[in-house]
Amino acid sequence: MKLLPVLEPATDESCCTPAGPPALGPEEAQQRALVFKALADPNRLRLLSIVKAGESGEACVCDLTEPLDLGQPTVSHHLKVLVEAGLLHREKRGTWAYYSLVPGALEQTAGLLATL
Amino acid sequence: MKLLPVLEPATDESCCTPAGPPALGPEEAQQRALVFKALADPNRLRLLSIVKAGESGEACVCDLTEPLDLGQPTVSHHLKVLVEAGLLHREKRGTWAYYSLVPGALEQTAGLLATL
DNA sequence: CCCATACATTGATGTATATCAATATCAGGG
DNA sequence: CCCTGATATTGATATACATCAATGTATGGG
Repeated sequence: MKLLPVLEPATDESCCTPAGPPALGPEEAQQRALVFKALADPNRLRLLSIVKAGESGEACVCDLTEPLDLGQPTVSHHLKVLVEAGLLHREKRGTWAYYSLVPGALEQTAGLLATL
Repeated sequence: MKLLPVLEPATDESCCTPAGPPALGPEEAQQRALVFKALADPNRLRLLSIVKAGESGEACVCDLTEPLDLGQPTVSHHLKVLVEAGLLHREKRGTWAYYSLVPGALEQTAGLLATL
């Protein structure tokens, strides 16, 4: 650790940094990491992509299991992760569960990177 | 799987989708997931934040180990992950290793979300 | 009511990853 | 040349996670 002379106690939140938080706190970081964890899997990225690319903007599990070459439970698991991350919305109609992008969620996530 | 009548063989890359890839391929997805994997850890997010918030735009390992309350090898490990993800740049000057944000890397990563 | 279908949950398993302790490398100073 | 300080690497360990097989749940049709 390079030691530099400290002129003031600098109790943080001192007089000269009005609004912008100096750096990410542990809790904030933990929160944000959750979204990126959800994005940190190739198959989940593909799920988001397929849902987004779909004509109707939604897709059911049965339409997602084949293009990913994964078992149905695995796809259900990934979709749950994406829903819990706030990226996908789930709506059950009849026997089917339709997943769609949460409006603005991807843009908001992109914004997290700008405000690091 | 809901079956719908297929009117054309649709060999993909057919005549009517000029440029935009319909959905993310496995290799592309794998590549992109690497960056998000690097971001999927609270301590790595904090590292990026601290480096970005610094006056000089760079920081050495010795200045990063204390705010994160992590051992030096662990911090070195996280920094390596961020460098390999293309988010941080490493420059060794004398005994110290200075890490700085790769210009435009965060913006480019944000762009990945827009083009899913 | 029973059956088939779509989806979710559980349990098990292999792999990845976060962390630390110990050690290695490497540059600068005496 | 050795010694010190800064960083990197290695080995070990515990936890997290991706995946599947098996099972559970629920919905609609006969």
